[in-house]
Amino acid sequence: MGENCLADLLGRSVSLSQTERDALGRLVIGARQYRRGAVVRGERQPSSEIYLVQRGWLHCSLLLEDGRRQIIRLHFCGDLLGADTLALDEAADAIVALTDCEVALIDRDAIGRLFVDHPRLAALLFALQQIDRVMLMDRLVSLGRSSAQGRIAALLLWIANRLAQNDPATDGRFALPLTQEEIGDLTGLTAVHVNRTMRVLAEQGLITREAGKIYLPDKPRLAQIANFVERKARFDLGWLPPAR
Amino acid sequence: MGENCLADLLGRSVSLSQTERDALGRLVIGARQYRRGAVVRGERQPSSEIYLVQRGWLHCSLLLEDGRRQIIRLHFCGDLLGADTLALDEAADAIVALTDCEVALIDRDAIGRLFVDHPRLAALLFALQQIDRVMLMDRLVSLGRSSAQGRIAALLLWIANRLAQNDPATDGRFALPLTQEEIGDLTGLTAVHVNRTMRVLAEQGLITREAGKIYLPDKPRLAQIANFVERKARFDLGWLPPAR
DNA sequence: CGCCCAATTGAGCTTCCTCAAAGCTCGTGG
DNA sequence: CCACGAGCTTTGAGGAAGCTCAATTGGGCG
Repeated sequence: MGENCLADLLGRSVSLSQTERDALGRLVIGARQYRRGAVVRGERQPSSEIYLVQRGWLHCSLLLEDGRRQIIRLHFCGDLLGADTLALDEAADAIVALTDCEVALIDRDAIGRLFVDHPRLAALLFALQQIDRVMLMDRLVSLGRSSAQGRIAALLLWIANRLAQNDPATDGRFALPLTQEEIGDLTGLTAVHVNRTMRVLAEQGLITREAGKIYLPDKPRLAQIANFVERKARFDLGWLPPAR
Repeated sequence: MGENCLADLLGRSVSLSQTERDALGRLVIGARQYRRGAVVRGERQPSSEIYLVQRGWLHCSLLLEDGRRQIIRLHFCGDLLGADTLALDEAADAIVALTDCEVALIDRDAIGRLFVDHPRLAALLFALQQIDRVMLMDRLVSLGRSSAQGRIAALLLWIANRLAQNDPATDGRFALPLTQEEIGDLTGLTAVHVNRTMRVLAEQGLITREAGKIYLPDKPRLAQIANFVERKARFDLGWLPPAR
């Protein structure tokens, strides 16, 4: 992510005019650094900003009364998050730093002005939200209909794809800065069962764990276990209004 | 839903100018009727329209290779659905009629024009998408962290709330036009286990089933089992641009 | 009346959870 | 440099929740 991170993000989908790039640059009103474990925005907390990940991993999650937790999703570099407070007066989920990270801040009122000044960019944001929604749907299916092996396989495949997308140069091995507890909170399992399940996956040659790095030697078979649907990012944005 | 159904929907959140109401009326390019079981839009099918439910119940769902199914969510009167094809060239999920129903059709290109002509309405649509996303998140938590009893309790509470919202005059009893198979597909359970679980809920006095109607006599206790978080629709729309 | 689909019930089994106890790793302070 | 924690991982044993397969019942409709 360069200087104008939001323009870099939207520029992946459509080519932007200089006017548009400048407008996106003005949306960002600052940046913050967080340490692993820091709470960027708490559940039920009001907030007038949304966030764009610049570096590191974060998650958003909900706590249950009994202290258990469900992690809704992971966020990597380039993800826009926290938009629920555009509609609600309190955040629905907590946003937490999984690794040391940096997020850019985007002012809510500036988003409103973007809708007036740059309808095409607003429409593009709308479209990106749809992609995000589809990902949530896929996760819902995973939790509802897959076994422990399937859920973990889906999670690892999804992470591997996202990392490869952000950095196509990697060899497929990636560090996984998640505890088994956190993997359990992502997949709706207990940490103990995550441990056993990952051992089984490793014994079957579906994943390898060396030097703290994960590798997926047989993605097709993993994808089958995971009921994984690769969503090609084949955008269909013909309906977007013209640029300004 | 009256003549200008989209205006009725958005008018719940903000007060609309006549110009805006007219613009929303022009978005709707027709309506269609479906019989129970009819497929409004198939999975992986391209589509250039989105839908607004006028009457009846629908669901959107994904099929797995082995024939199992996960129903992502239910849609009632006033719900806007199918917006994933604003970003993708193929629908992610199928939209199926659960009862005889009627849906209004909204043209995709018209949505694009709305972003240019009525930025406030576009922003409002964006905000409503966030509400929708939060509901998906709550469902994700339910599937990930609740027992069978909890998942079914959450589903019933959510349905009861939605129906009461659409028609505040009811006495709390409602017809549930879902088979136990469908409830299973919603909650990630088998039909057999749905049956047993609902019997237990009935034995505990948490639900009653008479004359085909469901009633929830003890919502607080049900909500506790369900880990149910009532999301007050307390909108915070101060960031919206001015009306036109 | 017969048929079809949904609901119900039983029996046995698999998956995942709970509780508990070791091991491992890495940073910190003596 | 080493001992000590703290947090994470790993393993075991037993139990609970939910699944599968199969059979039966019930209700609506031609």
